[in-house]
Amino acid sequence: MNAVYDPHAIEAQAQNYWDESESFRATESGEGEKYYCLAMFPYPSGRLHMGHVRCYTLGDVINRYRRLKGHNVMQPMGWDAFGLPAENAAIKNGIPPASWTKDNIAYMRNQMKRLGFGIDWSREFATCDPEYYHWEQWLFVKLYEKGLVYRKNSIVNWDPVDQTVLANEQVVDGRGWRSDAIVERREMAQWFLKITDFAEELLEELDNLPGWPESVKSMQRNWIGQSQGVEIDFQVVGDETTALTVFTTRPDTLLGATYVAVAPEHPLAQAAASENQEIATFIDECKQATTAEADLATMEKTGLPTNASVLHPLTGAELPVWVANFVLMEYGSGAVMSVPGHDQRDWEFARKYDIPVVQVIEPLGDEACDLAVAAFTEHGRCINSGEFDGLSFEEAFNGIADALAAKDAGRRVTNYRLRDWGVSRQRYWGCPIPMIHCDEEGCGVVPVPESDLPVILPTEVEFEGVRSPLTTMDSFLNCECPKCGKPARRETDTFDTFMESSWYYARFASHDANSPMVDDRVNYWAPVDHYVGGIEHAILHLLYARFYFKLMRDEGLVQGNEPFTNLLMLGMVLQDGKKMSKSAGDAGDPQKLLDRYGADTVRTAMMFAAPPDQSFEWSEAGLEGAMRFLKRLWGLVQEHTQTQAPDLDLETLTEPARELRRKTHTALQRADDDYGRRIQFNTVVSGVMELCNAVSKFPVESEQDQAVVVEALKMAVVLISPIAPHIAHDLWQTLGGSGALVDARWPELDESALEQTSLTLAVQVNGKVRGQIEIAAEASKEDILAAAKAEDNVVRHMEGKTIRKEIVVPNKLVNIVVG
RNA sequence: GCCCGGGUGGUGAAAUUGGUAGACACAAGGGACUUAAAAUCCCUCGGAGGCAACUCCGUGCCGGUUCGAGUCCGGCCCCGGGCACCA
Repeated sequence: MNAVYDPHAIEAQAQNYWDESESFRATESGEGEKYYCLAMFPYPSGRLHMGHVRCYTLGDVINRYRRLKGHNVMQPMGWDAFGLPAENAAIKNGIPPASWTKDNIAYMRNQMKRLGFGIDWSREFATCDPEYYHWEQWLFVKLYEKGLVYRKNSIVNWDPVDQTVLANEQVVDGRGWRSDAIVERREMAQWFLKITDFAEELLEELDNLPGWPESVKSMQRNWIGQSQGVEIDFQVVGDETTALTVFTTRPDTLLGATYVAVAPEHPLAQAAASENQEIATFIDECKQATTAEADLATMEKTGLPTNASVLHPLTGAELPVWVANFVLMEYGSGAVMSVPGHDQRDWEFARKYDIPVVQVIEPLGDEACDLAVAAFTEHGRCINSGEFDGLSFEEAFNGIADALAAKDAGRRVTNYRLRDWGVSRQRYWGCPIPMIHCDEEGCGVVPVPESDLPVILPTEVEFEGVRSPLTTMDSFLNCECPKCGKPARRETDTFDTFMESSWYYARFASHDANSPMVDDRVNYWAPVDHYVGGIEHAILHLLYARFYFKLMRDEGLVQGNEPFTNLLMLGMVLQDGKKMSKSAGDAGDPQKLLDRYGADTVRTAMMFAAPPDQSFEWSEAGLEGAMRFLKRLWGLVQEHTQTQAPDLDLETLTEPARELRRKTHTALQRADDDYGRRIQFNTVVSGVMELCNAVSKFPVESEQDQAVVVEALKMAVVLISPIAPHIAHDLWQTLGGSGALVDARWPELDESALEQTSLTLAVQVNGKVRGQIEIAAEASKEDILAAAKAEDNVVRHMEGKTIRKEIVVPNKLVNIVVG
């Protein structure tokens, strides 16, 4: 027995025990229902930060709790190893991305081990391993053959000085972050995955995910953005063969359309530019803009009229065609109809350029409607719309849709905001896109044959400037066309790193599979039962991962429809108001905290700081308190295990001993609910603290008192063990627990210990607390009210008034309404 | 701009289904022990008034529903996340 709590010795011992016993090696033949617990794998940026500590501790707490509950748990770990920072480090320090990444992984793996996470390290991999990305390339070729992959032009941020494509993050105030040159929009051929083919399924399946937070489902629904509307053709004047097609959710306002606007890249705009210098200049200016939607949404809306015009499909009126900076070629057809009377953006544009504003909808009730002040955007009743006058929104929607259909000038469509997934990146440190470009006629773009996969990314590279070394590396570039055998060139673009993070959860289940991608073990482990990660991934990563799972399903690789059953979205850990992954340097490095306090204290402080879904500013203030608590628990256990306690004899317990047992089992009940249902661990810590406080205050006067205290301490140790597993491992042995705690089972609740003979109720008069009464637990409503009305302060507040109402809330309070 | 969150003492927070606001901690102040310090233990700790009993006010702001609102509804303010090439 040790009088002093020595976290470093205890933690090393516990970790050795787990290693040697292979406690966390997960097998498909393990006992109990499988439980796949996964925290989002990290980008190996260098060192862990406190955001990582929080995320992986939370995952580990769930893992260890489920294990206590008898599940066959798997908790793997790997590395999201491709990405921009490795290239930046290479450009800055001349270190090749592969070795930089490898060193970071080694360092971070050690930190994770030091934190005592119950990870099955035998399943570890990094996404930059060819054995991993091999199968990503394989699936991409399969999808290409199925027609789910295509190539089209798309706009990127182009740095004219560095001659390179920039990520949105690398564009600061419209300039390249390195060159400071004004960034241009440039079109480039890119590979796309047809995620829009799955828009409907991705939307509908959200209803089958009760284990996901509503907020995340809502964000995904809005992102997918299903809308019912009508596609309308506007015949171009002077060109019988061409029509501008626009989509609208408000066909009821069609008679109020006063102009049509097209994107700067639209052929009509381009044609106008060739005849008009002013338009050409305007279009050039539009090119100097970011591709980020947030900027597009807030920038000033500008435009110019062209000479072109179109015919209104119902009235035949000529409407002018404008070029406008807010219309995007990427969305739909690159053209919109504008109804300034009933759309606020169109209204502002029309007012600015003196375009007529026509009212065609009037309010149904008394909503404000003054088109001189603002557009009227609510649904209403049609006016100034000829045969459609007087119709409601639904009637007009249908009437106008039918009228257009009859003229073959429109059709009802379901539209999605979701766009296809552009997966090409003009970067070196990523998975090579397995495609070959051949100049021979009839060849063109040819996928790399399955037998030639993987296309391995060369890791011995030198960066000259900022461009991808692949673009100038002959040994990589030159190849044979798989179709005609003549010299051809490899694709030098690599995949978006979201490609790797979209299926790693499945690979963990069969990390060494040589059959395509995954083998049958995946169907034991998948879906992930609990997926833990930052709220910043609520849309893109989770949507792509869901999409990928469906692609794999359709390929016959996995069963089921969704990859993640339960989702825990973490708030962010902030440092000086910024999120950890964005703050510079080692500000958030937990290493010195681990050295000073040990893993259990760091874990406990982190769990105690805030509930999982809440963002908070990290502060070291809580560490001393967490350390103090663990020391106290340590001391209490040492103090009460000096002599052997007898078995509990419930019949002979004193009233205070029964009270302590009640607290012990209340703590169990609440911890079970917090761990299992509420996923709120800060209150588990405070619950165990309360139990320890109760033990401290409890005077041991008999052997049975000691037995009750030992039961309480054993409870405290088991309940805190998912959070502080090392000290719990040690104290469990001191307390005479059987076997290792890591293999123990969750304690059984003794319902009889929870029973109370008397209750304290609050008494309110007119909703304000005026006193308390102590009353037998089985007292009737009449008894309770009588006691309440006898309470001194209550009597005073009721004096001279008439009782209007009496409310008794069982086990809580009484409210007497007087007047 | 749009979508999704959040706002409670000096600080982190608790209050689970509309039922006693501030549990549990941190910091601070006071005390015990000590030659001293550390550690540990005890007490106080939302604001105002009062010797006290107790009273009034108080969960970002304004309004509403209710016997009762931190919790529900309407309107605002501020902060955070995401917006498709950061991961």
